[in-house]
Amino acid sequence: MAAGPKPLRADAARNRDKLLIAATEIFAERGLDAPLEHIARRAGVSIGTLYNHFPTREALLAAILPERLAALDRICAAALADPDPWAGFAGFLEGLFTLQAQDQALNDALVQGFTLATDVSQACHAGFVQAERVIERAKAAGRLRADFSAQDLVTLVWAMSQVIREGMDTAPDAWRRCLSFFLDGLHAGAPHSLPGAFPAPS
Amino acid sequence: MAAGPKPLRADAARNRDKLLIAATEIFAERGLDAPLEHIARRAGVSIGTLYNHFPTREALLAAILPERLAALDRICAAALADPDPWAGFAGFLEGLFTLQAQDQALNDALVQGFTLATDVSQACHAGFVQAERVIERAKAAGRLRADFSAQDLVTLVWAMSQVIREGMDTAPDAWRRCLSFFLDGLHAGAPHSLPGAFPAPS
DNA sequence: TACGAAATCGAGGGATGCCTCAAGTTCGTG
DNA sequence: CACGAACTTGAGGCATCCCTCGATTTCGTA
Repeated sequence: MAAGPKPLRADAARNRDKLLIAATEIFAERGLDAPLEHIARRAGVSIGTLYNHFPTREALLAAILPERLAALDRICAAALADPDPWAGFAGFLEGLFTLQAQDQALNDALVQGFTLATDVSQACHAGFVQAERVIERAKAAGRLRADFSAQDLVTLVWAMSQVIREGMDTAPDAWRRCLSFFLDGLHAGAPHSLPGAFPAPS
Repeated sequence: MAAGPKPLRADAARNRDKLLIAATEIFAERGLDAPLEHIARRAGVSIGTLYNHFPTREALLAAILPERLAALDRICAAALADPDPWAGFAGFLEGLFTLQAQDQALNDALVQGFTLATDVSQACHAGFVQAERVIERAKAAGRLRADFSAQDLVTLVWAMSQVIREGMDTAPDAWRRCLSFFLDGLHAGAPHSLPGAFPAPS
């Protein structure tokens, strides 16, 4: 029988919430490698208490990231609702990277992605599955080059994550410029030969 | 009077060479943050000896990286020697990223670049100055979009450095595919509006 | 060969971050 | 209120990496 999670004592529930809030803030600022001590301190709680509630860093991430990653669903839905499949695709990328730029934790998570705990990995996977529909629609409309694959989206996320990270302080809009170049290269029409391209489906 | 560097004792010179070789290898494998203890161990020398010869990590890097960064000069020269300015530009990028893919130290150095010691920073700067000529030539020939700037090259290096790093184990050619998309977007002709673009020179 | 300068060694102190656990505190119920 | 269970605490052990310095070894020369 699915015995639900035991009810927490009032003070414990309060501390758990404070920890989640602090963790969300600090991970967003400093990325997934932020020291857990910082989080405990910001929550006004001892490091031992943090470990009581979340025995590993991954457990803490699993409690935070899936909800944040759900923003991808909304972005994908908006992209699919756009009557113009290309505009939807471009808007999806814009939204995705805006999200990454606002939250280092997401920026890291989308890169490390599948090396993280199951819950986080699943949330990432779900996002990419949704994204695939945006990609396919733009390809079917003949607006996105046919040789762009979902794996290429992963690569693009790798690339932009670094532009976002490095530019954060000195060039917070560098990634938009970079994305524009990319989008111009992703448009259908006159794509040049591509190393590692799939053989065209028969 | 420029009193040259004092002549080293024979064993000291030998150890210095072993350290430089070990450092070149380890930095290339693990990046600029590799523990100095690893380097001393691979050189068959104690950590104290490493610090005797190179009092800081930066001093060690300054003894290694400028020579490696000189490869950029050769790549730029080859690019400028290409009769086709666009092919030269594309070949330059290909050569640059091949270099980064072969050597994590270079990959890191070209990203961190100007935050490093003077010697390294200068070598990076020299490379980018050379690169600017390749860019200008391709623009003058009307083959590279006019709104591509040298700063955009820096951003591109940021982007590709991460693709190279993340793909190293599982997708060592991902960066080539990514570069192709980029190049298709950098071609002159039908470039779309660009956020943060310079006002067109009058 | 024997001496002094040059070079090497590596234990150890400092910093940071992870994680644990025995002692103390707080909560909620009887 | 009083008691036991739930919860919190933070010092401290572990690990990694940094860097230093006094004791020791090696070199080159006289």
